[in-house]
Amino acid sequence: MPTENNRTGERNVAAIERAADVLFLFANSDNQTLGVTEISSTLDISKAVVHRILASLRDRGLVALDEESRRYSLGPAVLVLADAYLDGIDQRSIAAAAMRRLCTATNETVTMSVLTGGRRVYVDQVTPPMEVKMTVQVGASYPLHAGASSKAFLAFESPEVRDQVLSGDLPAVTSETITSRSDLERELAEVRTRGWAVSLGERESGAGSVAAPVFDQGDVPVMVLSVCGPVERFRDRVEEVAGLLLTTTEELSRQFGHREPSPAGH
Amino acid sequence: MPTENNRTGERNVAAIERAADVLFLFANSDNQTLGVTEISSTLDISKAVVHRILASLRDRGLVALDEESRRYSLGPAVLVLADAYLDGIDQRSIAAAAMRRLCTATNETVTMSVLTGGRRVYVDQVTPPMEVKMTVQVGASYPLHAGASSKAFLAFESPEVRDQVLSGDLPAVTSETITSRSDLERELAEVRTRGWAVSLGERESGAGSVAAPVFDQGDVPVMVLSVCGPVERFRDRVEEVAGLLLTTTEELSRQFGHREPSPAGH
DNA sequence: GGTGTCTGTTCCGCAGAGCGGAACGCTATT
DNA sequence: AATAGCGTTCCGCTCTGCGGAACAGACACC
Repeated sequence: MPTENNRTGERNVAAIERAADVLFLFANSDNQTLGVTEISSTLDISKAVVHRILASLRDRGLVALDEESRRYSLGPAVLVLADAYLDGIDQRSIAAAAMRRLCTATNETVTMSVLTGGRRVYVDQVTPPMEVKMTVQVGASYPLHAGASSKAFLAFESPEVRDQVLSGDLPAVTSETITSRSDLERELAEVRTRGWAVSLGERESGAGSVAAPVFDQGDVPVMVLSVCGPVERFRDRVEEVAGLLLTTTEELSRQFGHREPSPAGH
Repeated sequence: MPTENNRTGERNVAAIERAADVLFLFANSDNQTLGVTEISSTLDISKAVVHRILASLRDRGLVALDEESRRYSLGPAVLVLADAYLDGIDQRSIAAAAMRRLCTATNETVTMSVLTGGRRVYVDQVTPPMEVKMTVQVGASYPLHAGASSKAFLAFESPEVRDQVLSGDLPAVTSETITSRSDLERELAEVRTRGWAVSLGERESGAGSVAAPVFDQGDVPVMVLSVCGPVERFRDRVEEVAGLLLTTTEELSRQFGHREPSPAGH
């Protein structure tokens, strides 16, 4: 039996999934440009096929070819998709006003993250009018074990997802990252009982953050909001910020149809 | 002979191009979500195939399915690609310093655009620290006939590309948009001789902009920089801004290997 | 300037992936 | 009940596209 490459059990089109894998290889690899052979050996697809996939993607502008070096890179068309995606998430517009208010109340940057492919991606942010403030990269993705937003997701995810992350590697992103499985489990249990997560430099040195999820009808977190900024400004006001944050996320959860006012209640 | 759907004459994979077309349909359509039948009839692909394409794309996070409404939308994974793409364009880092300087000198927003699939896409911007300023949406795409940046591209594109745009529709984006072919041709000729383009509200009402291309070794424009802001602040200083802009783009063109100091010379 | 070793690209015949018409289950609407 | 729309699934035949191998350049080494 050949290796199954599709995650769902559906009747899929292998060529499309391979093409997607090629695209993500550009995103995950350290190099910005890739050659045919490199892709072929990494993904274990024959050179001929890789070449045809690239030709097709190139045809649609999703990858670009540098004629000189004969090396491939992502094409500008991916921006068009990203722009359309960002326009489309109604969570963004629903939460925008609440995020601005939270930003004004705390005087710190407020971010929104969603989950994709086992990682967390920033989809929006509101920054305060201050000289020294934190800015995140919308579109950047991070693993689920490091940082407040990631922990907020992980704590409220299904046990299966949680197990999968916990049983994998927990690489140290900074010197403060929690890298032991048991420590992280204890931390996540605590996040669940109090309803929010905190990180002081676990994902980015010098950055402090408090994060809490917004739920929909089920108990599935649809997104996580975080308040983040320079760690020195954060250390002494974690509780205060967490209170403001929870007020915001609970109100949003209600808007998304979540019933059960206190997620901390048994 | 069935309709040819690939633009290049290469040996491509039809399934991948169809999948890409589905993705772009999300970006181009007015609705944020699409149903199987809708996609099927718009792209003239059988429902069964559309369904399988969507299953595959969903598997990789490129589209998302709202279980309730059974409607599809773009997925968060497109953000990951866009983020990687933006990291990858070295034009951005090369031009970043020059753009900041131009922004400081003019006290207006400076943007960078590239060409993709017959449209223009913003890939970067630098904004001045002012209360009233212009902000563009990085990733947003526009047609090639409206606005200063678009005209700057079109004027220096190959005659074939220019002809293709000029012989198509020239829809009015605002009341100021040039919609007559002959008017636009005259305008483009002028842009070519003086080296820069100007628009007062052609693409966005109330927005003024001056734009000029940066060339590589050949005479192909690799990107277009624009200085843009509220039209009232622009009307009286077009020439002044154009001078500063040209100094910047000519310096950048030299960095990209362009020889021929005055593109206006015969 | 041969000779070797990398690239990326093209060729072509065989095999099985995936196309598509039709059937199926749903949910609304009448 | 009946109709009409949707998304999903089925299955047999067909033609796409897989992949080993050959090819064409670009370097590097001696």
